Amino acid sequence: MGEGRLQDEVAHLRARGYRVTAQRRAIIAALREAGRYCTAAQLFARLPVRQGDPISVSSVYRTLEVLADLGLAERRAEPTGEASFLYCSPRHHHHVICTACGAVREIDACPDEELARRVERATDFRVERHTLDFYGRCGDCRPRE
Amino acid sequence: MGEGRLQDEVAHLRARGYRVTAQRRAIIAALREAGRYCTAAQLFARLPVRQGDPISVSSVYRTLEVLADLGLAERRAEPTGEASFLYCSPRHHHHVICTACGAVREIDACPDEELARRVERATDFRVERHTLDFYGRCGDCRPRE
DNA sequence: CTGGTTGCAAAATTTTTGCACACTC
DNA sequence: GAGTGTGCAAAAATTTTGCAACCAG
Repeated sequence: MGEGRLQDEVAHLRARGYRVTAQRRAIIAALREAGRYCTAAQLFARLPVRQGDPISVSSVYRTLEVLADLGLAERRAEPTGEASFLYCSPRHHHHVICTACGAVREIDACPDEELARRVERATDFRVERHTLDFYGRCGDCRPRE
Repeated sequence: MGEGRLQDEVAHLRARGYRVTAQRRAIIAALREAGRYCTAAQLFARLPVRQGDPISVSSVYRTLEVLADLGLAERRAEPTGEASFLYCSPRHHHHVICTACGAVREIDACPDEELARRVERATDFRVERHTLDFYGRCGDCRPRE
């Protein structure tokens, strides 16, 4: 679904003054196609090793940085401490993550505004944003019933 | 509030067969007193340098590992990629994090069960658990109005 | 006593940088 | 062209480990 179409991502890069290079396209495509959190090393391994287009690990790190800045990638820590990234859309959204295979799906479901207000009342914080992740088993990983 | 009382934590350690050492006590106390996410280095710096009780960085890492296992510490990735830990209670809860000073407060507010069910219907995942964090300004960091 | 823990220092990993060259705009 | 982005390899950090000595239970 939509593989190879990087127009949106490319537009985001340009809009923020970043240049669109072959490496960035490849890295974005690989991260997007992965559909799950990837460490820099895993992502590097997923890159096409084609012809005369070597991509260095440095570029992976540098691009991941850019993507996180654009809101196109989300950073997280692996249990081992390594940083890993997930491709995602820049609009507000949440995730369901499969605890078995690691697949991630974006969802729109969002907690009620009232919840944030309750938190404000209880803590004297002024809530500005939030993150929410669901964990469970995807259809493929769940034994058929 | 409650400084120095590590009974609960100590009990958790014992219950799981871990031994209670002076280093672990010190590290738990420091992490708890910090009240915010700390990288291994930051936590190491916070440890009391008293008398003949040297604590090595290795122990900080090792203990952090144990605490995460017990559910007494939560791991996260710093924007720089370093792993950082937050002291927290092992029961289900969420956090409000001050975007200015980094202070963290635990909260009970939790999204409605209905939300999880909506996610299940929309994605074919079977939701088992979730995480939720609120970000905003705490009373101290917010300009008085 | 017994075996989990620790310190130390070395090793393994992960991430960042300096620089000359390449490529985008 | 002007200046950003890249590869490479070296450097900086971070995190993990081996092992003898220590200490909690």
